[in-house]
Amino acid sequence: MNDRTGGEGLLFLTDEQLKKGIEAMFFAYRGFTADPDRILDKRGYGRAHHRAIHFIRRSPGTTVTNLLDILGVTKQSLNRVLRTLVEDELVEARIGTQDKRERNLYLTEAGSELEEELSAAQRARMRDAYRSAGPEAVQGFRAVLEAIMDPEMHRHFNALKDK
Amino acid sequence: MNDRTGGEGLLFLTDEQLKKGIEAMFFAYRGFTADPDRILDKRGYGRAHHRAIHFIRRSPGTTVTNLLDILGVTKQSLNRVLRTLVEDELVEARIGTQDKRERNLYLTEAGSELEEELSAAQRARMRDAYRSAGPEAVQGFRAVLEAIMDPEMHRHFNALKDK
DNA sequence: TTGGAAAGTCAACAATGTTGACGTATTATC
DNA sequence: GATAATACGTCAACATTGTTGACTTTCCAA
Repeated sequence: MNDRTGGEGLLFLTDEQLKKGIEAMFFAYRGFTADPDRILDKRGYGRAHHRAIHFIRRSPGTTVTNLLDILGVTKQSLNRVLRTLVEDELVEARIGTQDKRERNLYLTEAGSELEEELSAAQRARMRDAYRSAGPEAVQGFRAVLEAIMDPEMHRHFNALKDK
Repeated sequence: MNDRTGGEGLLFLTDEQLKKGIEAMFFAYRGFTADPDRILDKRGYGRAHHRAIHFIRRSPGTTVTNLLDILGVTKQSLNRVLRTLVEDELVEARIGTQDKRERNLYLTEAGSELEEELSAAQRARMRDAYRSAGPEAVQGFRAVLEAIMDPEMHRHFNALKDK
């Protein structure tokens, strides 16, 4: 403890402190997914469905290839999830107007409702965490997370609208 | 953008900002696990093995029950992983001295070597991220992560030594 | 017209999670 | 000292989500 800053205002980072950061990521990610997991479970869906729904909502009209890129899974894996969402009429896959090979993905009304339910739960936890940590902490949190990302993922992250 | 603080120094948190935080967690977690995943893959192990190894190293002599509690999986799931680690002689399970029903878990020499390799990779990424985000950010990062955790997980987190 | 890109599919398999049912030591309790 | 509870291990079956590999259809672009 007593991790004071070093000479030029640099934090002196011991391996123990770094490990605590690693463990914080582990435990926090569990909390981060806990609420959506419960909601999804009731409907017979999993995290993979959540991720697809989230990013379709975030970028309506996005293509399958783009989604594959963001999610970093194979098309076979994504397709399995996407198929059930389309069958259940939570997602609509419209043939591209410009390029007819593409499918533009949209949430249906029912899909939007589920997305909102999932998002609301996750946002509530983030909001509470932000509030209890304070405004300064929020900026630090974001800065470190962005620095942890792989460059290509950071590119995707920045491409998401930020309004 | 331009997320200025509100009335009493509270950040004005729009849903969009909260969503960016959520997405930051998602993309960052991918980066966070990327390096260990590559190392594990070469040995035919997965993330589950990493987690077991990590927490055994962190609390040498810990019991199976305690590990189950921390990892939040069933004993059948953990046992599958633990069995291979014991067979491969990365982990040693000694019969408890006080209570002979318990197994005290330790890393062997070979186990410690793998743990060090995994940890070094993950620490390097954290260190780089901390450095590029700056010392202020590190505290905020930790504060928000801790606030995201479920209380029980936070208890486990605090119980890990912090020297 | 031909090559490649976008999407979908089938099949097989791997990692990791689950539930449920038992068995065996060992400790704690009445 | 008998009995209940705990800690651990195991077998089996199954679900989710990831993988590789092969193949098809449709469509755009050179």
